[in-house]
Amino acid sequence: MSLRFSTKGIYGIRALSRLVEQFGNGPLPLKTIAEEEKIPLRYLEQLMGRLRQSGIVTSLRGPGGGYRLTRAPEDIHLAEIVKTLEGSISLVRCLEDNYHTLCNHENNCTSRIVCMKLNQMIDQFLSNVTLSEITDESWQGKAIQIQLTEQIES
Amino acid sequence: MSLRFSTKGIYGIRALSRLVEQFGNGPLPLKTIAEEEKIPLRYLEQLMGRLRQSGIVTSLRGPGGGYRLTRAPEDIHLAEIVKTLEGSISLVRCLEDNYHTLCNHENNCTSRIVCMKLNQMIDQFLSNVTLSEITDESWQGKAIQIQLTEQIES
DNA sequence: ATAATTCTTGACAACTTTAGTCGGATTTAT
DNA sequence: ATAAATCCGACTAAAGTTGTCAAGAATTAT
Repeated sequence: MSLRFSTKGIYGIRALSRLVEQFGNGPLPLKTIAEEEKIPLRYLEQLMGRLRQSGIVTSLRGPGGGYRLTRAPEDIHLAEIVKTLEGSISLVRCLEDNYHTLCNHENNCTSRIVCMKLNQMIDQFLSNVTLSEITDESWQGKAIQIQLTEQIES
Repeated sequence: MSLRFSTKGIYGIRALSRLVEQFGNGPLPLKTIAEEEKIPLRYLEQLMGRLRQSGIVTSLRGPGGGYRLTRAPEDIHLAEIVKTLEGSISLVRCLEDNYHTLCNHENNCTSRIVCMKLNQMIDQFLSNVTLSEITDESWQGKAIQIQLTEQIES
């Protein structure tokens, strides 16, 4: 089975949600997050390191140190996080360069069409949703719907 | 990188699209599909075996034999195919029973919320789209859009 | 009948990815 | 100095993916 988030994405979103609660106050040490969210500390360190490198969080070393968000939660989109941690925003493999041989591009490959639509959809979702929203109960209660619309040629 | 189709899904959809073209005529041997679509024959046999077991295709042995769809292409939804080949329609892992420990369900886990929304979306797509549509050019040209709507309590 | 074609089943193995672990270095508040 | 914290990179066990392979059973054209 495939088409799933790895623990990187799952843990990353959980940890950052924790930083949302903390936003405006001092930095939060990973030890706290790891314990409360039951994430292995050493693993979490790796993930946060990458999130720091891509500018989503900053860190402060030493006692009283920890991590905090660099921006307000409503300015951080899930796409950034997933891209950083899962390594790619091209979520379905046959769209990636390395794997284009999986598809008969010439033959108007149906799998590729399906992948593109799924990708569009997932990308649209992750690019629009923010850390602020996913921690907001009224957003959480909303249902999602998809629509196929006529493509408008530009 | 995760969150992608495995070759099973990709090959399966490609192969079945080939059977759509053939629908109404005689059975199509796997050898032909394997050559045209550049899928390893022995691997394709496995996949088609599973699609036969779940009632999507039937087979005829001997010379002139091969596979054909059991139903019209407009009655075969992608969800069936993906479920059969990828093994699960619960596309994001933290929703599966075996992995619920990945989430703090008590804590209103944000990752889980995100997974549920994504799952809803993907499920909605795969459950509504048919083999007939994905091989139809006018459908292929359509754009997909997502919407968040107020949940209506029943 | 025979041969050719095709499906059927299950085992197995190479490869890749995932999900961490580990040792140790660096920085900083006290 | 010491303890608390981040930082860095190498490593590894387990799982999953992507096939291959062998042996054979069923069907049909001739």
